[in-house]
Amino acid sequence: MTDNDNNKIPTQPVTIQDIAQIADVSIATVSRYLHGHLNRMSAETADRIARIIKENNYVPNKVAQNLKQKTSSTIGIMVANIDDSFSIELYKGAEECLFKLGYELVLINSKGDAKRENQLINDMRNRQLAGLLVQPVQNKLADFKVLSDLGLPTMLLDRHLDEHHWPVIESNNEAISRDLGQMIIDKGYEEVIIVTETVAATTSHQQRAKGICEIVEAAGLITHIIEVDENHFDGEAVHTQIGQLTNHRQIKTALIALNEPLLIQLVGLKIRKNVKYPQQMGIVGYADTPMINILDPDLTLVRQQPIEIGRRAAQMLVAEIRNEEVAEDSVIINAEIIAGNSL
Amino acid sequence: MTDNDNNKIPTQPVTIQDIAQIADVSIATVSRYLHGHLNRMSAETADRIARIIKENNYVPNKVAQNLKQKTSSTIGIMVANIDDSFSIELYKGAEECLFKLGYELVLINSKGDAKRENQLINDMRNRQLAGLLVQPVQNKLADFKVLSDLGLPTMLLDRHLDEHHWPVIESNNEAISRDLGQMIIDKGYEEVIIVTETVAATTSHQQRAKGICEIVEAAGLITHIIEVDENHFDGEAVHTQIGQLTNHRQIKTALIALNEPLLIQLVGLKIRKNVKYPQQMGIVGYADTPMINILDPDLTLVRQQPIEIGRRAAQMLVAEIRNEEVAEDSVIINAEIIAGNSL
DNA sequence: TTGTAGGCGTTATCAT
DNA sequence: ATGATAACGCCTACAA
Repeated sequence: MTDNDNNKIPTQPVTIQDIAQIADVSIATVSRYLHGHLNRMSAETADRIARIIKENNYVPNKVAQNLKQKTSSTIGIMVANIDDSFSIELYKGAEECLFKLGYELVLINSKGDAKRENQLINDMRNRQLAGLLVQPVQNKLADFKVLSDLGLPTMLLDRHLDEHHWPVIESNNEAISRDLGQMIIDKGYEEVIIVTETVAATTSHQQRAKGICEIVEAAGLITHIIEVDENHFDGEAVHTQIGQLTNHRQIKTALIALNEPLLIQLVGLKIRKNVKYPQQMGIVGYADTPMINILDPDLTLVRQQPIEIGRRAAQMLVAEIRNEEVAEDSVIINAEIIAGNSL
Repeated sequence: MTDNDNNKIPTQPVTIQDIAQIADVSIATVSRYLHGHLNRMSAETADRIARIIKENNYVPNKVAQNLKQKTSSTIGIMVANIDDSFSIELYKGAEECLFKLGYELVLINSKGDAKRENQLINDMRNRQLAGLLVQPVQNKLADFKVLSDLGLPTMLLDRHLDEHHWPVIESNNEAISRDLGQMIIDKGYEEVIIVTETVAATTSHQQRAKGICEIVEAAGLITHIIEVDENHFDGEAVHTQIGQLTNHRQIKTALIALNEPLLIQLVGLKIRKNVKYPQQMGIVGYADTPMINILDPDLTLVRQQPIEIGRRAAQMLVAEIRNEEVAEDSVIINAEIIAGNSL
């Protein structure tokens, strides 16, 4: 190769200045070229600039652009539990959409801890984000002062607050749970045991429990709720508790896990204790990893569309960031019941 | 409250200018304050600035800082498979370390696709990253021109390339696999079936297979390798294949999954086919989620330390970014064998 | 069609 | 102890 510039080791960044100089035009012209204002210059100029940009491998400095335009290309997504594949799927949906549009996605994990959630949001203050996607741990707007003070375009994922303030993209939790309740009734169950997290502050779980209980209790079934600490699941204790609730009477019982980590625990319990379903007991849960079906293809599941939730939220967020007219406010993405043989 | 400035709706960002003006000093002084050069100003000035910063809720604009300092506070982490919890753990380790130090972590998923990997790296060019953590899909430095051309501080995670170019933080794959091989020999197995991905371009898997085979074949055991497409796992086919390799002869066989997704598949198969271990067949795999043990607490596993790998890589990356003396080059993080009852 | 110049918010050098 | 001021790389009226 005749021109040996290409072989320079970590060649230090080329700027719009350099390009302008080499092309013998002003930076304004180069800038215009970069922004596609080709009608504001001669064809030759455009060609020359194009060539020189390519030759010099120039790419504009996004930090400078951001400073000038008072925006940033970074969007934050705060999930409640990075170990729950639901959260990862939210991320995947959002990322897929945002990366294409030139944004980077910064993933933050609140670990289901409200204090940490607020702390992290506060840390975001000087991070110059363009917007925020939040799967909130808290459910009271009043507690979210840090977030509202941020004044950033924000979308809520999967859960909502007591007051409307930001658009929410979530599943039809209550409705699908009523469907599930009806299904349980139709299959002749007489008793329902719901396994949920101790601190069921999340609206998604509240709505699920509500939907199921309303329908099922109206039909005269007995309902129990077992609250467990997801991070310190005690299989034996839960097994005992379930036994106490059911064994003594000969009643047809359905066991419901309100999220995937809990369902995995229950399935593990079932495998270990060698429980036969649906003969001994029906099992169903809210879960989204394909993995769970690998382990047990027979499982009846409530499947949401976390990827779609993430995607929609991302679209809406970008629309708001760009100040385009926001056609829709909150959005419901329907979940569905995947019928297996476990219920 | 008497001062009603605090009640303004999305108050637009306060700048160092504003602070200087209110405090009746120059921005230089404010800047000095911000950087802790308190000895370069009077105590009263410092106090006043401190108060005004607090009152006005000022926080410096990181984009401007980055532009000025020609750095950014964003670090990219490209993982091979976001659906493999190993990758998520890498992220967690890195994030935990980096967030504290004031960096944001952008998560990118190459999906095990070399072409996509190069594409994504190329997209990173104008993103002004401070550094990059990469769990590479490719294993040839020559194919990684995009990455080396980036000229960014980079650390490789979990896998290395044919030539040394960047520091690597990885497990002691070959050694731990030899240990595993020895364990299999000691337990009296006569045959080994290794289940691995079709395109085992990743050095981690190569080393695992190598370590096992070397030891085991030296001891006269028979070894088979079943290559599967992780994304299109055909349980029946694999089951048949295993059957063909074993059923006809009465031989004590150990089944080894070289990563977690594959192990989950095998465990699912085992559960469905109701295989008893270790009587009928031994099972062991490389896996890191606690989840797998929830489903089957008896599993013998090779457990790596992905969080530690991520953490170390992050530390080293930051050291390089800051041009501190890098004490160490590549690093090995030891894996260990968790003895269960499945082997 | 093209160029000039001011400014985005900070940092840091050089004065005073 | 403090203040001007020139960058950093880019965008964009406003001129020409």
